Amino acid sequence: MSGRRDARRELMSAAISLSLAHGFEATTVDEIAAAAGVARRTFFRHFRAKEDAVLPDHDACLARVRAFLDAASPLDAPLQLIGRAAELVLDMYAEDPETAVRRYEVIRQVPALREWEIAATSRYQRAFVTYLNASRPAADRDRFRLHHEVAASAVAATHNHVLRTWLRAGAPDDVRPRFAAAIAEVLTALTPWLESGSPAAPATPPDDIMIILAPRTTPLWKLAEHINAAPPQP
Amino acid sequence: MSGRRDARRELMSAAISLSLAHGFEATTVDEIAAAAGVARRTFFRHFRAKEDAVLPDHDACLARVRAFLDAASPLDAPLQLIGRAAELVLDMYAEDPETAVRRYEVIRQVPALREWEIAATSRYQRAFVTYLNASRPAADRDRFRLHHEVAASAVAATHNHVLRTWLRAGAPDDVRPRFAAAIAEVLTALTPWLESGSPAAPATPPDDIMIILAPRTTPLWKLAEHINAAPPQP
DNA sequence: TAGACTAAGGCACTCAGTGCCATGCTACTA
DNA sequence: TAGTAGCATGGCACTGAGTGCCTTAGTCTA
Repeated sequence: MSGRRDARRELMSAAISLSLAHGFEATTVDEIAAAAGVARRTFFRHFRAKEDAVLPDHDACLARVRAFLDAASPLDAPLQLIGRAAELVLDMYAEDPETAVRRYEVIRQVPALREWEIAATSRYQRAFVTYLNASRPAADRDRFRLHHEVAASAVAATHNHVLRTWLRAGAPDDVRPRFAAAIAEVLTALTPWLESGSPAAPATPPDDIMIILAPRTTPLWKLAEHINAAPPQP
Repeated sequence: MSGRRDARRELMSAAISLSLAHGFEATTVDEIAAAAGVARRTFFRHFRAKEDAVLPDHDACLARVRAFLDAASPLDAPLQLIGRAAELVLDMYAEDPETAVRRYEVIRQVPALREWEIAATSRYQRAFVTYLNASRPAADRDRFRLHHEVAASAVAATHNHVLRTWLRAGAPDDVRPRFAAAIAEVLTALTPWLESGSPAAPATPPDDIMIILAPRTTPLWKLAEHINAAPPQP
């Protein structure tokens, strides 16, 4: 059992190495299997598709995320929990930064792999939405569906952005603090809207002459917005 | 040219009908081609993959979205423009609600198609982010990357939610008002944060102040001209 | 030692997707 | 009218992913 038990790891490693060397598309499953010292048929016992051998194990991670959310206390703020759940995904990468960077290198070059990973990411997002909906009393649920979609997508976007930035830099440090800072900011910005309704309406300026005082770097569209927001002249 | 010019439409229609009748996976390209009265080889001249025959033409739509954003005036608020761009995508579905509903029925049942569409959607999101980044002065860009990722994902999530809700209901009315209401709410909630700058707010862009004194009726483009003509700061 | 379970190998098959060449139709031109 | 360039299509053969089925070998247990 010692020699062959890690067929899965061998296959993953071979898939990444061969893809880095010759490109993912140009690498056949036969070659990967041969490099790992197993039969082609065995490859498909461990992976549903060629792509799965290069990408991290999102199936297992998604199961962890779901279990975490299922076990969560109703006393914790749902948004915070979603953030923690996203951290679980991040942990998967952080556990083996070297492999993560190698994977990223392959994925970056192959559209098919990028799309595969996007699809995987979207499954986490669905889990977030499901949890947020469930955390809301049934009577409120419909009024908050859009909020939950946006919140889940914001958390996912934050996760992806932090992760990619970190991987692109070669995974030089601990991602966790990076993510903690980013997610804190996003959640802070999102929470008021998620928990209630709308923000303020802008006040209204003067008459026939307009004075704009603004920093030099103010973008044009912002000036335009202010000007357009002024009431029409008589 | 009259008999065969619409091979593409015939193929799309056949692909959807056959997929609805027997399932997408169980339908082979040979069957679709035969039903459309063309050769199998012709199918792959019109579609890159079997999935493309069932899904709407995201390639063309993405091109429209990019063109729209490229042609956008810098006087419009970027967030509003992203919202308008998302509306272009929605229009593609709204143009032919019946087909959209039939497609949705197929997609809903086939995970592979769902993922294919998610990947397509993500390309719009990338275009949004690219535009938001470009709309920002280079010096600010890095401070706003996360904001832009979140904003783009929020717009995409809003679009997807409105679209899916509408399709699930059988496309009973005009989607546009539904989307307009949803996107207005989301953008209103997002705008203050998006403009607030990054973590650790620099709190220091002053120094270089611009004062514009102009009649109320001054056209925006003229203001823009003056602003752009101002000498760069040191 | 027998029997059960599990991981793996081997093989044949379907089907998506591609490359190559031939064919037929249209339009423009000498 | 013939020639020809261009383009959409057809036909064919080939690669490679993914699956079903049966066999083999190693391991665990009674």
